[in-house]
Amino acid sequence: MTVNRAQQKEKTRRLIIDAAFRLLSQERSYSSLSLREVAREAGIAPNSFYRHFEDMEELGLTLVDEGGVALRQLMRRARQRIRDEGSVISASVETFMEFIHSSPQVFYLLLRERSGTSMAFRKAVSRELQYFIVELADYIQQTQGYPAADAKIQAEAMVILVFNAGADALDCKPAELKQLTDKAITQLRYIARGADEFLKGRRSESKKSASRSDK
Amino acid sequence: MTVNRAQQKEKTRRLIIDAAFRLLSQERSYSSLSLREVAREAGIAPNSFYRHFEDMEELGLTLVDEGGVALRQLMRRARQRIRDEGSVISASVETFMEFIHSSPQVFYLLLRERSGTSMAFRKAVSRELQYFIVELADYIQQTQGYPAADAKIQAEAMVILVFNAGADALDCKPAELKQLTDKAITQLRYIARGADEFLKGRRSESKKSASRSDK
DNA sequence: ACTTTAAGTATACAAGTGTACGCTGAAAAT
DNA sequence: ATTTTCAGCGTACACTTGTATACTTAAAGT
Repeated sequence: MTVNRAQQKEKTRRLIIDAAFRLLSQERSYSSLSLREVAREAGIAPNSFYRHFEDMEELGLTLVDEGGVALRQLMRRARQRIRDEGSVISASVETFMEFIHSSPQVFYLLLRERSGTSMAFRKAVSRELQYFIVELADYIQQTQGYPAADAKIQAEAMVILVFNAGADALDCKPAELKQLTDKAITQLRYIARGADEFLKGRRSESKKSASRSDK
Repeated sequence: MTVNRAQQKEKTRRLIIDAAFRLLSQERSYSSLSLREVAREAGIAPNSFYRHFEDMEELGLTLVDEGGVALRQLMRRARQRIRDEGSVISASVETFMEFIHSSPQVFYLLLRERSGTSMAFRKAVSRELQYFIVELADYIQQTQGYPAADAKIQAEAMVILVFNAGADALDCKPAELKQLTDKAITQLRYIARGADEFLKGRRSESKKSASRSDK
């Protein structure tokens, strides 16, 4: 049986991508990986790498894109959970914590490259996080009726805090995980409540609006 | 004139430390520096490095400690400014933004090693940030009268947001800096207000307490 | 005055890196 | 049936890295 050439190429490309993800860990950042190391892990010759990516940066940006896909799947799961539980905040935080433990490599990548040395990487990660922020901002805007700008500022703060709680979660013992989750939930509730107090004056004439931000 | 041997050694040690800081930039993280590179920048032979530090990790931890000193000086400046301006939040955020632009290298180090691959580094940075958090938590506790645990959760959220705003500030054009600062201030005000709303119920019997968290 | 100590150096080596060059073999195009 | 294309490989080269060993030399200790 003759395999399609393009199919074979795609297969090798996957080998490289998977190898790179496999090499990421708490002790190993993407920027510390060498081309030869990735090739070795993928089971190909160093030079074969160039048939698929210009250089390590191009591979890295591809990984960030793939990470973004995983993040958006996460969002879908979180949305489902919000419908089930009713509380946006705790559902989101808990879903995110589960994600970090099920796909730590993706999180390592995003966490570190977000503040890394490559502008291209920082922008790529930032773009992926914007999906989260915009989606959350929309939700806030719809349920709370805040102006778009204010909703986004609030959403951004929330995403940053959840992200940071995730980073802490990687270092902590499983026993402390719940405590950490609760802390993040509390912090997000402060924000939700504070924003509500600040903004309810501005929409006092509008009479619809449910005034509480999280049950 | 004969110079004291210990003095000379200390001088060379400083050369190394300063060289390492000088090499840090938006494009260069500490973990990407090589021993030889630092030695070259310091103007000494590679092997001389070992007369002062066991390895690059030890030097790095020293840099974090020095960064901590800079941070605590910053806190002092912020405290002064709070007295002058009256608003804790805007004074703190603005002081921090100025710090980032006057000592970017220190900030690069703390920002990246905070989520880096070395547990020792992460702990060291975390310890330095705790000074900030504890100090801010004390202030909140004293002025607002919240329980210590709640004050700390609030302080932590605030420090994380300011830190992240700082990271964004490094990438943005000077024109957008004010906008970014204002955003962070707004986020911190949400937290302060939200925490106040959540906690004022609990201290309803106490009659002293000024209820507003920021002027 | 002599010896000891130790900061700084020069040389050297093994290991790892990115990548240029040329080849192979099989799939695709003609 | 013949030619072209191209994914993957082997070899090679110039570099950089950490660090071991052995040295110099001037300060400190005796």
